[in-house]
Amino acid sequence: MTRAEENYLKTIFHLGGSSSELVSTNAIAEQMETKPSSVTDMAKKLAEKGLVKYTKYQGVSLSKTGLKTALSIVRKHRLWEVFLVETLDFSWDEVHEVAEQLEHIKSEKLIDRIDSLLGHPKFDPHGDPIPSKEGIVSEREQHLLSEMKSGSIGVCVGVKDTSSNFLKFLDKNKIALGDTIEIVEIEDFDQSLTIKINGQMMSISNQIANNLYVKKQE
Amino acid sequence: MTRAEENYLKTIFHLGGSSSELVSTNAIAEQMETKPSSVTDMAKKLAEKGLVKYTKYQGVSLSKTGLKTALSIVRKHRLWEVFLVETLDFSWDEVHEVAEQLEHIKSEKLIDRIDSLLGHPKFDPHGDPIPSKEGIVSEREQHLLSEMKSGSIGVCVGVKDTSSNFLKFLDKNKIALGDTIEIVEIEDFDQSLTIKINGQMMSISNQIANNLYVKKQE
DNA sequence: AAATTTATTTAGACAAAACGAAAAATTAAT
DNA sequence: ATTAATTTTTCGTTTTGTCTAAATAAATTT
Repeated sequence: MTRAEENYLKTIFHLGGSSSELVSTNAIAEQMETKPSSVTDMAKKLAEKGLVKYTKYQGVSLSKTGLKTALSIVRKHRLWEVFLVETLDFSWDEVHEVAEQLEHIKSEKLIDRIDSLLGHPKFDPHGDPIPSKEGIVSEREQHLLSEMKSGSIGVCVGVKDTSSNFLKFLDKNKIALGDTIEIVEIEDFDQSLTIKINGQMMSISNQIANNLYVKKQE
Repeated sequence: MTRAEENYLKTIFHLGGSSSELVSTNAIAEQMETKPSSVTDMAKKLAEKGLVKYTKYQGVSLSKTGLKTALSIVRKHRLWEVFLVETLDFSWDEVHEVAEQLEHIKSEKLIDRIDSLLGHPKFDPHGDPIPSKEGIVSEREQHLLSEMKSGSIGVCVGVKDTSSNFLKFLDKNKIALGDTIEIVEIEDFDQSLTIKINGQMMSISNQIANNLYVKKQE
């Protein structure tokens, strides 16, 4: 399994080709910042190897083995992210790029040991679930902050937008994983929210709230 | 800098092309388990990039920048080896293969953090010195056990032969880094040694002693 | 339903890295 | 000093992954 193949499988997974859903070559190309023609080439190759189902002009979806492989890469990526944050004190916005490389290291033992060093974490620093060794992904019982009602309370467990910009914004405003957030008021006019976090009141735009995952607290 | 280029530079370094010494294409090919013709190709490419000095039919040696690059790879390799042994409980003979992959991860910050997590170690699990960030390699003040006199005492600090076989032998006989070894007697007949280690007497062949580095104790 | 736009594939080409066979240079042997 | 043996290079080819330009299919508009 080459690095390129692994990256394609991972991207197809992220674009929803987990099972029946078809992912278009264009979508893959855009996500990977490559050309559609290159994607077509790789789609054929992966189909040849039985890792994806590919129908001309329709799109691709992962096969059973393809899904298994994709999950193992996602597992590695997310475990490495936890490692970087927990053990090496990286910040949210720095981990992705490095994990992108580390996820391709080939050693069962290595990732198993990292997993136990970290105490078998279930979620990565962005709140995304870490697939188990057997390929089981725990569901996130979480909601976007923007979908919650006024007066409700939640704990920050992840982000939807993982861009460096957004993560830096959160850092700057001292919003971190595990923080408790109470929605004090929702402005009718622009859906901006007044929230109470770390004992402090602040106002955030709906756009921000729409990218923050919280776990409902009762 | 591609993975292949990095591997060539590392190999040239290990074969002694640190400065003036010339390394033959054949030697490189043998070490890397590839063909001499491939080495010639790469030698040209590296020379083109100013990383080695290459004279046809003579051999290659590292340039100043080539040496710097090689040292940074060796540094990463050896730091990762320490990490695997110290933090993840790998054994001597398992680390090389994985470190071979990890050494190519591109992130200054990552290797710096690993370095401080480990407390800036000076030697890897095989006793080989870890080059500093600035490319300075500490000398090993160590001797082969086979070169020491009867009655002398030393601390085991490394191995010459790093083959899996040898390292497994050491494990099995409970000889580990940091153990104190006293030479009780050297047999005239076959130069085999009787040593005292961990309070226990044992006999080892000269071949074994010739692959064990110790640091003289007084 | 025909025309146009958009998406996708085909085909040919390229760069990186490697290999084998044959040529050229170097070294060793007689 | 030739010849023989060895080492090293050259050259043509392969594989992997990518690209561009052109062709084809699908989706949208009119």
